[in-house]
Amino acid sequence: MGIYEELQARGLIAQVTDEKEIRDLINSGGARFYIGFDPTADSLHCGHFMALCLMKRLQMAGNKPVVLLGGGTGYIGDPSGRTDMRNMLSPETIEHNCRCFKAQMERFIEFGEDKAILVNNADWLLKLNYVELLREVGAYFSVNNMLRAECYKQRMEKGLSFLEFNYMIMQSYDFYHLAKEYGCNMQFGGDDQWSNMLGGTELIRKKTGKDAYAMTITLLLNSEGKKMGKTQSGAVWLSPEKTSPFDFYQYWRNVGDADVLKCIRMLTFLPLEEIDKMSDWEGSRLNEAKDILAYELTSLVHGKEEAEKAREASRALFGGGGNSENMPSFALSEADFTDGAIGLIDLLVKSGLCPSKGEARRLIQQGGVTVKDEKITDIAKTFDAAEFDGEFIVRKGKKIFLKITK
RNA sequence: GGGGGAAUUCCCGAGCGGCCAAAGGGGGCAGACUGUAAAUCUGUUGUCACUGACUUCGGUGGUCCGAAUCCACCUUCCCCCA
Repeated sequence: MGIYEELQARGLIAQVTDEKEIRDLINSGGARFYIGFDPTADSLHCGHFMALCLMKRLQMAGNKPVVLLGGGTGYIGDPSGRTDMRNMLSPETIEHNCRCFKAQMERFIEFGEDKAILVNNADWLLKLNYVELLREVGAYFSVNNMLRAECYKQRMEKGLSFLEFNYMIMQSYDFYHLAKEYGCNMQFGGDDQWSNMLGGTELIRKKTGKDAYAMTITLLLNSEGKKMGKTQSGAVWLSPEKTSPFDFYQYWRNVGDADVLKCIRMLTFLPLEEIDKMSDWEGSRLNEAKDILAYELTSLVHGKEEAEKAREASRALFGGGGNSENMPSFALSEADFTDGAIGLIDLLVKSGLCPSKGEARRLIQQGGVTVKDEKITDIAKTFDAAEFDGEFIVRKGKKIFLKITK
C-alpha cells in the first residue's frame, strides 16, 4: 500500500486535481509539495496540526515538504469561508506569530538539507510592484471565475473588500513562485483552500505550460457537522500556554462516540490494522478508544511525558485511583486572604473557575461546586488558610477540576 | 451619482417614550439520567455591596421629568436604479 492509499484509507483526502498523477508522484516519493500557514495567531491550532501530520506522513514516504509561512499573505487575510473580515494584523504581530509558528513546527517536522525547507512569502510578496504584478499575473485571472468561487459565497452576502479579494491571487502567486524557485510541483491544504489552490495550478499552467497539482485534506468535522478542534472559548491550541496538555487531552477524551474512530484514523499515526480492530467496539468500550485517541494526540503534540501526566491526572479524577499530582492547579497568595480566610465565591473567581461573582454565586446555588468531595451550596462558605494543606480540590460541574494550593 | 432600508446583550432576532437588564430561539453554564458519550428533561445566562444599586441597545450631540424607542450629524453594511 502506498502513501496515497493510506491517506485515502484514513479519510484524509478531500479533493485532488489529478488523482493518477498525484498518486504516482507521492507514492514514488517524487513530490516537492508545499503547505501554507498564515500567521493569524501566536500558536498553531488543531487544524494546522492536521496539515503538519500530513506533511510528516508524506515526508516519511520520501517526499520533500516546503513549509510556507504567510508573512506576506498575513497582511491581507484569507476571506475563504469566512463571514466577516479578519482583523488586520500589524507587521510586528505578523512577525511575532511567524516566529512562534516556526518554533512549534520545528518540534514536529525535520528541517534541513534534503529534508523539509521553510520559506516565508514576505520575502517575495512584500516587494512586488503593483502595476507589474497586474500585468504579469493579474492578466491571467478572470474576475468572472473568481466571483464564482465557492470560498467567496458567504462573502457575497456580507461584502468582500478588494484587499481580501486579492488573497487568491497572492496565494496563486506563491505557488507559481515556489514552482519556479524550488521546483515545487504540488500544494496541499485544508479543503477551504481549494479555490485558492486551483488559482495557483492554473497560473502555473498558463505561465509556464507545466502541470502542477493540488490536493486538499478533509476538514475534520464532528457528527453534527461542526469543525472539530474548537471550543466555545476558541481553538484548541498546540501551545501548552494557551491550551494546557491536560485540557488538550480532555478535549479529545470527550469527543462524541460517533467521531472517535474517524479522529483516530485521521489524526494519529497508529497503523491502520490496529485501528480496524477497534471498529467494532461499541458502547462504553468506546471509552478505551477515546483514551487511546487522547493519549496519542497529546503525546504527539506535547510529548510522551506530558501525555502520561495528563492521562494519570484524568484517571485520578474520573476513574478513581491514580495520583492527583498532575492535575491542573492554582496557587493562592497571601493577599487573597482576609483575616486568614477566603470566601468560596472569591476562591472561584480568583482561581479563574468563574468569570464573575454573579456566576460563582449562581453556580454554588445550583449545586455545581464540590470542594474536597463535598457539594457546597452555601454561598457564604469560607475556608481558613490552614485548610489548603494537601489535597484541596475544587470541582466545577462534572469535568473541571482544580487543585488549590497556597 | 440617485433612492430606500438596517445597526439591540455571545449569535440570530423582537422591542408601544415610562411597566426594559430588554420577548423568543440558538449557543453556553449547571442539575437529573449516564460511560468523562449522545439524546432528553429542569434551572440559569450584564456587573456589583444581588429583595437594592450601577452600566448596556453602532458613534456623537440634542429634545424630554424620563430615550433602545423621537431629532440632527457621523460611521458601517444591505437592497434597488444609473
